[in-house]
Amino acid sequence: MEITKKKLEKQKSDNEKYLSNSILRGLEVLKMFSVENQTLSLAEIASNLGVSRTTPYRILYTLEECGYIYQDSHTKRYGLRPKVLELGYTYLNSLELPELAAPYLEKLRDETGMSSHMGILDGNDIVYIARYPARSVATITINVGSHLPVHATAMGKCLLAHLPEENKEELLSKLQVLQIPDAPIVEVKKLRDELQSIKEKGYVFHKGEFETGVWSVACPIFGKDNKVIAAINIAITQHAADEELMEEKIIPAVCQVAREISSFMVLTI
Amino acid sequence: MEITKKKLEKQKSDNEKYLSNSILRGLEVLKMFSVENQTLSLAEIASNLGVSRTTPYRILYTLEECGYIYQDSHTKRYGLRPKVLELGYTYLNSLELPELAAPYLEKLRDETGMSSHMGILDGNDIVYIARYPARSVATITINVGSHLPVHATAMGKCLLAHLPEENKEELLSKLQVLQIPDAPIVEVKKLRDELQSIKEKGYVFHKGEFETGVWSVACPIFGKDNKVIAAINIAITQHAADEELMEEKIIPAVCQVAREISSFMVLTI
DNA sequence: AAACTTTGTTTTATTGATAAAACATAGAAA
DNA sequence: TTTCTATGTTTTATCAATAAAACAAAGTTT
Repeated sequence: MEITKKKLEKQKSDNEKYLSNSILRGLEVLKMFSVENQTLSLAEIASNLGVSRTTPYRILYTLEECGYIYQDSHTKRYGLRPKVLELGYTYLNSLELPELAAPYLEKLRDETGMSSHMGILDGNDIVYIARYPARSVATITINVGSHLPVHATAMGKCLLAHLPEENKEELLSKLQVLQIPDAPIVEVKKLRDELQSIKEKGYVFHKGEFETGVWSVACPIFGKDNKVIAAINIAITQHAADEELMEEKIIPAVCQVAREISSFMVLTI
Repeated sequence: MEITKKKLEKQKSDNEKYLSNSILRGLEVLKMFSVENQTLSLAEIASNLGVSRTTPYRILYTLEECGYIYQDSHTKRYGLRPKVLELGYTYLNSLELPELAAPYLEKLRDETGMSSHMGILDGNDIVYIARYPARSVATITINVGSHLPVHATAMGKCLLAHLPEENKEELLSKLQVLQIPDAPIVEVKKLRDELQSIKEKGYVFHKGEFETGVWSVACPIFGKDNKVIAAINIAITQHAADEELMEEKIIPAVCQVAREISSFMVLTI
């Protein structure tokens, strides 16, 4: 019996010995709020966490005390407060990339009339770190901070294609294992071939294959010692897109801006 | 003796009975990283928290497991990962204001050649929720998500001036009590007079009084039922500023754009 | 109106987080 | 080299966080 108990402890120790439930749940509560669920009740939060109502009661008290959330005194429901921005922006502020690239991305947006973005690699995902939406009404609404699987986006493939071989293969093997729901199925062999041709061409042009209804052109950004550090893209809704214009004007424009940013990066980062 | 213990418990219960140390410290760790301290060691974090190294050891393990931070396998130091952006952006995405105001703020920036911003009230602070930096090199670098005391900024005073009387007085009395370090001293009587004149004029023009070296013009944004919901401003470094230009062109331009945004807000929010 | 649910809140027993100490290792100082 | 100090890691005793239960209040259903 004692052996059984020890075994269980040993099993747990490998992975989650040091995992703190309080912190896990605190962060989960913050992430629980969304555009669809701007406010939540204690019972909803408890049910989402799969715990008794006592736990979030205490968590919510703490988060409210810190200023991250508020409680409506009448409805008793909770919602996020602007202070949550501080948590992420300390990171964003520490990045030099978006600041440096801002004028280029804006220029690109204004020249093409399409939304321009910059993204970096984070694990298996592309994270958007800068965004300049098209001035038109019907615009692509992907936000800074958004994560998308690397193989489902033009920027992602672009980055992947220019990664050093060992990192590329490591990521490809991880993608094969994961198979994220809602993301396109990863046919690693096919993808590897595609990446080779992307590397040769120097850009990616998606005509709505993955993000349905969205056309996108992406180019890599290189830092010093020619290592890929980010990618930029422009995106436009399909019905507003024009293949000839894309081929003749847009793709060269994106490539040109990417080169400009890269040469600037070499100087600074 | 028992009574003493009970008394202590009772005292604690009023304020911090439900405060969770784990969550407090977890969030504090995330906020500890900054532009100056992009990486931190376990010992540094423990010392900053004022606790033994065991506590952050566990916290850091949890945060790393969740993908919010990484640990350099060689130096053992920790740093933020892009996932921290998710925490704040769920809030930012739920706001309609910055999206709706974006084209107006950009227009204002391009017309004036100065940085344009939008801010909302959060407690005693102004939070920046949108930002369009001037295209020039020497630009004002205040970031989205930044908090500044309401009485130290043009936007803050602007918002304060147009608040309903009861809310205004509540905030003024709170400001008097707090007296934030590094912020200008609050002379409530003087401030109240100033707010009255601001409300009459409809805008605020700071010539470097508070943020030294920065000139700023702010205007309020009204939502439906004419309640002030935000403020916008433009800012420029003192040496690039021209008083005549400000008075004749810039101030009218900011007021004009503010009216445009307000009339748009009435329709939507 | 009465009975039934649901929700927020408080209390107590148990489980998990923390501090203190001990240990291992690496780099700095002697 | 040897000693010393600082840092990361593991162990154990104590204290705090959680689940379960019980309660009050408000809203629903009957």
